Amino acid sequence: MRIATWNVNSVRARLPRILPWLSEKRPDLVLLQETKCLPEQFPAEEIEELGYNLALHGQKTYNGVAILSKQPIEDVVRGFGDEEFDGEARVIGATVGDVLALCVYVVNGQEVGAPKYDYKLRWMERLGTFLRERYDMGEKVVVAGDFNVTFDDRDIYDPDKWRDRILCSTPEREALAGILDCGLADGLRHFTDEGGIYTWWDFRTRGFQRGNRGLRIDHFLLSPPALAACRGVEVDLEARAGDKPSDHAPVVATFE
DNA sequence: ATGGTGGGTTCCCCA
Repeated sequence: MRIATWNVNSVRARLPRILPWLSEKRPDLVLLQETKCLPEQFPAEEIEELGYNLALHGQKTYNGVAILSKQPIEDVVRGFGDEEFDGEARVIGATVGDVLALCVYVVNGQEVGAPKYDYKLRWMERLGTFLRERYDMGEKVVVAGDFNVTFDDRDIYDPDKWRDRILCSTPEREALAGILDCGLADGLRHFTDEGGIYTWWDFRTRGFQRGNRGLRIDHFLLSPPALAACRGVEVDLEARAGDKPSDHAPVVATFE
């Protein structure tokens, strides 16, 4: 089984890249972030024609998450069930086979010290609480998405430049570690200690084209049974190249 | 190069 996470930066704008990618790669389960549309605006028919079932959680203009699955999708959950946070469509979860999947789009935070930064830290704390309260880590739990945080300096092309900046600050990293505290592991780091593996490259600085100037902020967090079944986590760099890409590459985890 | 590009919306916000 292969599970992918991909921040597509608008599912409608990205459809010419998403459809061929689904046809070619045929992932079993796909977790999308930043769909940026209401459920009724989602290009459902085109994706269903490729053999996927859908579960959607969207809003106008911003955010939006979705689950695409070859297998039936059961027990769909949208949001934390906490009105303080659920005005934004950032979380959708479901059961697919024996996998409990949660698709997350963590708050970006704008810049360190901004009001949105404080909101980001509180949002991440709430995600940790949600996971502790609602998930049995003895099951195959896969929490994946755009976390908008690097784990450490191996995840940054230029750590000195990014030191203490948004996506890289110590409080954000501590908040991310707090999410893992319930028993999840960084899937990619189970397989490699190498740096230089990135999932996002800034459009504005043309970081992808100008020498792989990226950050790793899209992650697979795995419970012990999910980690035991995982055979690899890889970034699909081809999907970040070419015409009209998202600023994020898909990350694909393979399971036995 | 404290800018830039890209997506959605509306005369600007967000990333």
